[in-house]
Amino acid sequence: MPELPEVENLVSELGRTLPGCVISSVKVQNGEILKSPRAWFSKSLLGKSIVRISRRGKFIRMDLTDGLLLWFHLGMTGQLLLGGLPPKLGRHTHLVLSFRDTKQRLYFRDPRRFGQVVLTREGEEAFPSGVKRLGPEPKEWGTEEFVSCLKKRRGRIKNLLLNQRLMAGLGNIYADESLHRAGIHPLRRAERIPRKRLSRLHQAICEVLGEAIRWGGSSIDDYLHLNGEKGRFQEFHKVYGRAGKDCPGCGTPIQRLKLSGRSSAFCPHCQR
DNA sequence: GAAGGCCTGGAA
DNA sequence: TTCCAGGCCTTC
Repeated sequence: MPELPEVENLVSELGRTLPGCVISSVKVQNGEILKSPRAWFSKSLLGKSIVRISRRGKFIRMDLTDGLLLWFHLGMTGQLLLGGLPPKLGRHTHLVLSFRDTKQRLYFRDPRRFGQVVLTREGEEAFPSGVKRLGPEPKEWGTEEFVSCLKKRRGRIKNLLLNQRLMAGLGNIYADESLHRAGIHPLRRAERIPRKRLSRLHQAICEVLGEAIRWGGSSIDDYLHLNGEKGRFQEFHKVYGRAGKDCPGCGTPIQRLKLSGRSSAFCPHCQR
């Protein structure tokens, strides 16, 4: 479940190592995660070098020479790892990129295969569906605009936070943590939440994401840094994955509910 | 606006 | 053996 902070960490790490590297071989193990024609994908990547790496929502974007863009979405269990050739690739390593002047290779693993890899040309419709329809990044939203937008929505606040078209980058972990920090119950209808509290919510989202980025993201089951190390922000989660344990704020047991097929953890005392 | 489906590994 | 986790999409 890599969300904005996890992707942000990977992007900085990739940006420190990959720019300038020339792709010398492309190995596609499992075509399912590849959303571009396989032959064209491999042929086009060969000999191109990586110019810069950036993030949009939960997407990783690599700008290559000749106006090519290589996109990664990690889905739930996707991993990007940089290293020498491991003893065995395993059935979940779907893509391996080798480079001309280094022994380091870039591996894309994804056991659950919700991830995607796409190659596009600059100016083209970026991702099959995703990128173009993404809402603003959390930090790009002005607090006032964010509040006014939510005041017009009737949906449950938790669902709205997960909606990437509204705001890009939040997933289940950081939506739950932000709602807890702002003291809002996940089932509250957005339009009925006081403006002051919605404004607090925007602040909470920015704070939580910032802290998570600084702690290297949350390693719940699969997320790893580019070098294979774990993030540490899971040690600071107050509600996510803590159902039945005490709320750090008030000692009330954290509860869990199901909302649109997604679980939500919250404190019934602090969040109303 | 809400629910079902895809997918696999690990827990119950 | 069944169920659950949740990224996003499609369908109701």
